[in-house]
Amino acid sequence: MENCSFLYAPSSSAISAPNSCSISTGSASIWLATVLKELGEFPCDRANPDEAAAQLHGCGLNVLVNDPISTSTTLEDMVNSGSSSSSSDLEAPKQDLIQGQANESVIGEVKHVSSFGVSDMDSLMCSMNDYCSQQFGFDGYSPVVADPNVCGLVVNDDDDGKIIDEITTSPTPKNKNKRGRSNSNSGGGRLSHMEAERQRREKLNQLFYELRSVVPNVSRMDKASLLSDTLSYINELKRKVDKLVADQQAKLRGSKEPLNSKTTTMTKTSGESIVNDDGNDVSDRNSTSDNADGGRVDMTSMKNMEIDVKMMMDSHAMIRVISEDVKHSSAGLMNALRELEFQVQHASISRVKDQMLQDVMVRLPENSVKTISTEEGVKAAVFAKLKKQRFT
Amino acid sequence: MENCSFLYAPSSSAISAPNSCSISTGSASIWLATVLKELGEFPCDRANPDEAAAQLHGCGLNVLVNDPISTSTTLEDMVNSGSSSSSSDLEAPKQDLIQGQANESVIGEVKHVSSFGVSDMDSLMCSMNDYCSQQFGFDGYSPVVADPNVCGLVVNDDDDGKIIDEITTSPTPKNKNKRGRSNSNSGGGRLSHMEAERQRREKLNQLFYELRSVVPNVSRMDKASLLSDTLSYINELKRKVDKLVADQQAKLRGSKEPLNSKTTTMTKTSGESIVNDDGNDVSDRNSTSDNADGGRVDMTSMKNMEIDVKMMMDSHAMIRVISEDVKHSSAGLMNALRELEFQVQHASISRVKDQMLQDVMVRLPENSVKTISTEEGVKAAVFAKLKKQRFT
DNA sequence: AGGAACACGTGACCC
DNA sequence: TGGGTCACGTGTTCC
Repeated sequence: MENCSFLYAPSSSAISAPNSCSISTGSASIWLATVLKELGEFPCDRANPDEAAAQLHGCGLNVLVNDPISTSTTLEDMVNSGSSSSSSDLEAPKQDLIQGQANESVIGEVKHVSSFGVSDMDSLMCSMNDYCSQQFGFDGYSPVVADPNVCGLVVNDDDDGKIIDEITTSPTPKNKNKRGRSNSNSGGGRLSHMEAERQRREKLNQLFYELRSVVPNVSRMDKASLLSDTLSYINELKRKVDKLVADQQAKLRGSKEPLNSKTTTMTKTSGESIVNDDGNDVSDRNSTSDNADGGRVDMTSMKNMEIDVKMMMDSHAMIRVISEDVKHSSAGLMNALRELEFQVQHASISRVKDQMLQDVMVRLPENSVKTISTEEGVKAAVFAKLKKQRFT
Repeated sequence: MENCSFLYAPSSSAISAPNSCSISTGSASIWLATVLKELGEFPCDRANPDEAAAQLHGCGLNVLVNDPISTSTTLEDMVNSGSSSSSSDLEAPKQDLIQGQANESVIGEVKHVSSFGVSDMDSLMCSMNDYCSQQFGFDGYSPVVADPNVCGLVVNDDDDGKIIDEITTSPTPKNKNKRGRSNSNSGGGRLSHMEAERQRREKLNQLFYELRSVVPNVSRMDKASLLSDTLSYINELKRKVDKLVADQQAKLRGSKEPLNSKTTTMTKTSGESIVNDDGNDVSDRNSTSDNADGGRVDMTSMKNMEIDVKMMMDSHAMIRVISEDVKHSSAGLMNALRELEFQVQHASISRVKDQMLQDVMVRLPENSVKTISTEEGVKAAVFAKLKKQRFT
C-alpha cells in the first residue's frame, strides 16, 4: 500500500449502493482500522475495528493521500492479488500497533502524512474534509453531529492501482468480522429502526473518539475508563482554573502579600501538555500507562485523584498528588514511591478537611530514568502503584 | 414520605435475596429515582428511572435521614397505604424535575439535607457511608471501586413505618417499566454473561451520571448531547487555563526573570517554569521550631534514629523523626502512622545526604488519646511500629 | 405513526 | 477457561 487516495461520495439516502465505497464521515478511523486489519491481519485490540480505530485515534497517524483513482475492485481482490509489498508493509509493525498509542509514529511504511500536517485523528478527519471541499467543492464532515453524508477512503496499490470496495460499515453491514448477532432481518418495517439505532451507536462512538482525543492520559481503551478519566480531567482543569483565578486575584488585590508562597508559587503544575490543537504530543500521552506494572491501570478505581509530575534535571521528578485521604493516602503514596525505588528528597503533605495535598520531590533510580523518563511515564507508574495498593 | 432512613446490608453475592432492599452502591440515584417515580408517578424523562437518576444527579438533592426502622413491607404496600402526604409531596415538582439541572434545589418536600451538608450525589453517597460507619460500625461505600456490597435506602412513612422492598435494580430485574426485551433466559451457562453485561451497562451509566453532575449546562438529557457538551466544556476549560497561564506568565515576566527549571518538550504550555521559584518554600517555616523538646530519646536498637514528640491540643501530636534513609524511611514512617491510625494533618520531609528529617503533625484517634496520650507514649508507639517494620 | 432514545440479551472476540 | 468488552438487533417508551 503505497498509494492511498481519498475521495468523497455524497449519499443522500441512508443506505448506499452496495458497490459504493463509502462510510459515514465520522468513522474514517473505524474504516481505516478495518482496512489495516483486513489487509495484513492487523492485530487490533480484541480484533475489533472500532477498538482499533480508538487506538488509532489520537496516534501519530500516517496516511498517504493522493488523487482518487477511478478503477475499482474488492478488498478480497486486493488482498489476494498478491502484491506482497503492500501486505508486508503493514504486517511489519504488528507489535507497535498492538500497543496502540504506546509506540507512535511507526505504522508501517505509509507515509506522506505531511500533506496534511496533522498527527491526531480529529485533525486528520478535518483535514480530509478540507481536502474534500477543496477537491470537490462541498463540505462533508461535521465534527459534532454525525452527518448523513458519507466519505470514502480509497486505497490503491501502486502497481495495479486497485482500490478497495464494498467496505460499507454503516449501511448494509455484511456482519463480517463484526460482533453482534447475525443479520436476520425477518421483520419488514423495522429495518429503518435498525438503521437508526446503528447511526445512533455510531454517533455515540464518534463522540467517544473525540473525547479520547481531548482527554489526556486515558489509562485504558475501554469506554468506562475513558469516561472516568474524563471526569478526573475535568475536575483537574476546574481546580486549575480556580487556583489560577485565585492567584490572579490575590496578586491583583495586594502585591504587598508575598507569603502565599505555599500555594501561589506552585502556580503551574503540569505534566499535562496535551493540547492537541497544535497536534504535537498527543501520541505519547498514554505511552507508558501500560508498561508501569504490566498494564491494567484502571482509572475508574481512583476517582477524585490527581497526579501531576514535573521532571527536573533529568533524574528528578516533582510529584503532586491531590486525593481524598481514604485509608491514609500518605502511606500509600510513600509505599508506591518505595516500590518504584524513587528516593524521596523532599516532601510536603498537607490536609485540608479530607483532601490531601502531597508534594514530593524524588530522585529516579538509574533504570527508571531509562524506562520511564517522561513526565507521563512517571505519572502512570505512580498511578499504577497507587492503584495496586488500593486493593491490598 | 417524611422519614427516610438509610441502612446497610452487605451482600457478598451478586444476587441478593429477593426480599432484601438493596441495590449496588453505585446506583443509589437510580434507585432513588425509581422510588420517586413509583411513589408518585414521578414523570422522569421517558419514564425511565435511570434517566430520572441522571436528572437527580447533580441537583440539590434533598434526602432525609433517620434511624433505620426494622419493619418491612413492599413498595406496593407503601403506595397503596394511602398516605397521601407522601405521594403528593412528590408529585408537586414535576416540571422542575423534568428540566433536570435547569431548575435545581426543589425536589419535593424531602428535606433535612443539611445533616449531611452536601449537594451532589457523590458527596451524598460518601456521607451516607460515613453515616453508615458511624451508626453501624463498618465501612460500606468505597468511593473508588464499585463495591459488590450493596447499600439500601429505606423509606418509611411517618405513620406506620413501612419500608420499601424488593427494589433490586441490579440483580434479577423485574423488567418493569424498563425498556428492552423481556427476560427470556433460555440458555443455561450464559446467565453470568448476562449479569456481567448488565453490570457493565450499569457502570457506564453511573459514569454518565457523574459526568452529568460535573459538566454544567448540559443542553439535553441524552447521552450524545452530554458527550458533546463535555467536549466543548473541556475545550473551554483548556482555553481558560491557557489564558490564565499566559496572563500570569506575562505578569511574572514583567517583574522578574523566570528561571525555567526544565520546560520539557511541551509546546503550548511551555511557559511552565514555576516549580518553586524561590526554591524550597516547602521547608515549612516555623512549624517545627516552636515545639519544645518532648524528651529526645535515642533509640539504640535503631541505628541513628531520633524521635521527638510534642503533644498539641490534646488530640494532636507533632512527631519528628531523624534517621538514615535506609529502605525508604518515609514509607516506613507513614506505614507506622497508618497502623496506629494517626491521621496525618501535615508532613514535611527533607533529605540531607542520607539523613532524613521527617516532621509530621498527626491527629490521634479517640481510643489512642485515652491510651497513649503522653508524649512518651506516642513516641514509644511510633518507635515500636517503626521497629517492627524495619524487620519485615 | 414515526422518529428518537434507551436498556436488554446475545454472539463474538480478546486476554 | 472465564471474565471483560463491544456491536448488534430488538422491544419498548416517549414525544
